[in-house]
Amino acid sequence: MVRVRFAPSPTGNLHIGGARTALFNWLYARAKSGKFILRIEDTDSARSKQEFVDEILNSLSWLGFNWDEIYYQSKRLDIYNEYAQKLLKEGKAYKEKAIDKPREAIIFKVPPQKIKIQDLIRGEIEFDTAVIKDQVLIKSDGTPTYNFACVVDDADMKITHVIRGDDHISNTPKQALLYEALGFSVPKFAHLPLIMGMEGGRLSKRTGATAISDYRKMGYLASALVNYLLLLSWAPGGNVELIDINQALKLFDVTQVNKTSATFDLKKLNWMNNQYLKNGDSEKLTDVLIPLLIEKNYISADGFDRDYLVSLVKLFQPRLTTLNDFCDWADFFFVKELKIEEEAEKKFLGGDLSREFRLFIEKLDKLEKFDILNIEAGFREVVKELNIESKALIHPIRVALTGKTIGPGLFEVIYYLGKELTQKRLGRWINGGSNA
RNA sequence: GACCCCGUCGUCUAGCCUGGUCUAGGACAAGAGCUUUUCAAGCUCUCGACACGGGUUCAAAUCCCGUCGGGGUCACCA
Repeated sequence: MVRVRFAPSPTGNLHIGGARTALFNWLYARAKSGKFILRIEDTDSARSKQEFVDEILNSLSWLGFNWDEIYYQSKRLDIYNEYAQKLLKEGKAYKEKAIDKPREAIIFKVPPQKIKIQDLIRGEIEFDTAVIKDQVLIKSDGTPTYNFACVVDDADMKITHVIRGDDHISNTPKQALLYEALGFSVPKFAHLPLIMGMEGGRLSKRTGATAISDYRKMGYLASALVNYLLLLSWAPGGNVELIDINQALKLFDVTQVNKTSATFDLKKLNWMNNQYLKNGDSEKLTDVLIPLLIEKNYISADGFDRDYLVSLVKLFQPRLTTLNDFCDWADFFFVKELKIEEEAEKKFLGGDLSREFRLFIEKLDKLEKFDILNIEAGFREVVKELNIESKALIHPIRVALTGKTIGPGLFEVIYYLGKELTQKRLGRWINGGSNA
């Protein structure tokens, strides 16, 4: 039975790198019908915070990585101490009192030897432990160090495969020694390449957002983010870019993960998010959007027309990079006081459009049916009567109705805005006309 | 600095293990065009890489060595 684990430390948010490690672990577990275990490494009581535990769990759930078991290291202190005592008794460890510490720490005697690690991704890696100094097992405050707790837990939790970041390669020989000293069998290792920032070096806040929750807030879809993360250091082959998690489950093989570190490229994530948004189920997207719209006071929680919202979502879907774009681009459907971009107004509403707008307003009243086709037909007639180019009127109308120079097709906009609102917004620009 | 890992277009990658089908394929980005009602989307095209040097071989992106470059780790943090 395959048992893998993701072991975050709640000293910060779940970030891009951690999410990718969690993804590969989760995929491996699910693909092999194994167990995905979560282990909260909260032995550093000064830096660990409950809010981070909550944030990590929320992000993991949002991404869809459900776990089978969860453990907290802070509740397992007795176990670590027990094993430390055993090593002490066997003469494999010793106690030492640091000058500035009140109590003694338990320290592991590192035996000098050559040690070989088998890595599923990198093959064999050899180390000489002569360059490794003795390792603290239990700190003088009674809590275990990372490497010790990690080994004890991985053995105790019967972890079969340790899939983790590249930055742990140099911890591996230390841990291997501990497995040996404790008489535990050694799990298989797979060290994932790190995700780098655009400027080289580790992905950091300076390069952009690192927290998964930030991407969620910015309006990225979990499915798109997972797809993007999946393609960092792994490829399904066959020039496939868009791959859903179920297909990935069938194709993913941890031994085929690349050895080279990957750079996080927001532009490609943006492209991918647009692909998911564009092809996504409009109803589902609407449901995700509804809370955002309520928050912005665009709709009220107790009364909104969901079908109407779905239609609006469909209108914008192909042009959204993030969900939040919808709130920004579609605002004119919801606000009472239309904000008109200064530049747009200057460019398209500078002249007197009274005659044109009045004609169009009257035409809308004469339409057999107020639908997209008839609106367009009516508009074409107005343009013909006026003997002007379509775009000479389309752009001013768009700006008057939406406040923007960009947006969905004008006739759809008019249709969904409704006749009354359309006429009202156009009427504002008629001299001597109703200014309602 | 020591130890370890890695090195294909600007970025993500296919190819490498099992040399020849690679004048190196795809995607993002960038540039151009088509479409047109703006912006997206879509379609077409362009630009663009085997880090370098030595081997091995009839033949090397692929195998070997070296150099250089990038990254990681060297805590009573995890």
